[in-house]
Amino acid sequence: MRLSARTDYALRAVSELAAAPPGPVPAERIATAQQIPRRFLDNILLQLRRAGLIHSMRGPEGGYWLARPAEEITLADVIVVIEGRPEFQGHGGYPGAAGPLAAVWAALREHEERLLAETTFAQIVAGR
Amino acid sequence: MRLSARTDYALRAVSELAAAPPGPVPAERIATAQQIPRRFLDNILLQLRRAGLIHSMRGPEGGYWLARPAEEITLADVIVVIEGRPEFQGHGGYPGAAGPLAAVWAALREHEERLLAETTFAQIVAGR
DNA sequence: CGCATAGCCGACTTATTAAGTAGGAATAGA
DNA sequence: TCTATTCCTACTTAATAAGTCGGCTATGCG
Repeated sequence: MRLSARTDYALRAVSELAAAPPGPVPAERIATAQQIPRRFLDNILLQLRRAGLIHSMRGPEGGYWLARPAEEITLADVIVVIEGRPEFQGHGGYPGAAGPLAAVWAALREHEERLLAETTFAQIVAGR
Repeated sequence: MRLSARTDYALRAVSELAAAPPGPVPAERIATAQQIPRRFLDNILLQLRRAGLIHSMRGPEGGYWLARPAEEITLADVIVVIEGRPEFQGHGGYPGAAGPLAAVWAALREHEERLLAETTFAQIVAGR
């Protein structure tokens, strides 16, 4: 479960939005709360918005908020947006003696995907 | 579960050794069987030997073999040698709302480590 | 209107790591 | 001595990650 800084930041930013009271949260506030470089965060929020996970509004009192209730957004949703769909080849076709290794990777991946797809930000905010 | 080519090759090479009849297996044979660039494989086998996982002998009829029976070598053993001990900080100290994320990573890592530490090359060779 | 506060956006830079290569020395057996 | 093989350090090259930069655009308020 390698996690890039970008993905990590994205998950933390969404957590912050999930925990905030209704209404726009400015990027600056998220950056401060989660210790994320401001410019970099802009970049990430943009990506989340384009994917439809969050909404935004400009101007004073502007900011970001979740597009859906926190109960309906999973960790997997965010990860997929940032890292793209996991490649399903990669470990395809191990020759000879190594063949069965593929089954191990498949088992690991399945468990990982299930946990990430079952955990919502409502749970995260609630302390899980 | 990100897997570098180096680690992947190492696991496949050890699988090949585990499947071979007793006696030295030349790197060339492993490279051919597992489609691994020869020079790169040399490099990896050297690392495995220095870690004590495999033994070697030079000259004609030389090659590599497992230092212990395949029942006693796990996937985790090889991975640790190649990638080093997983860093246990990294996800330390999530501020504010993101705090509970740490528990998710911990759960994932634990499951992953357990599976890798329980699977031996004897099982791999046997088809698991 | 005009100003302040925010988001929007593409391009750029820099550091690190991954993946593989090169060249040759040492050793074992025939 | 010849040949097959391991041993070892260092190098190169490409990709990715992480973050920066500069400036534009929209919104609300007085």
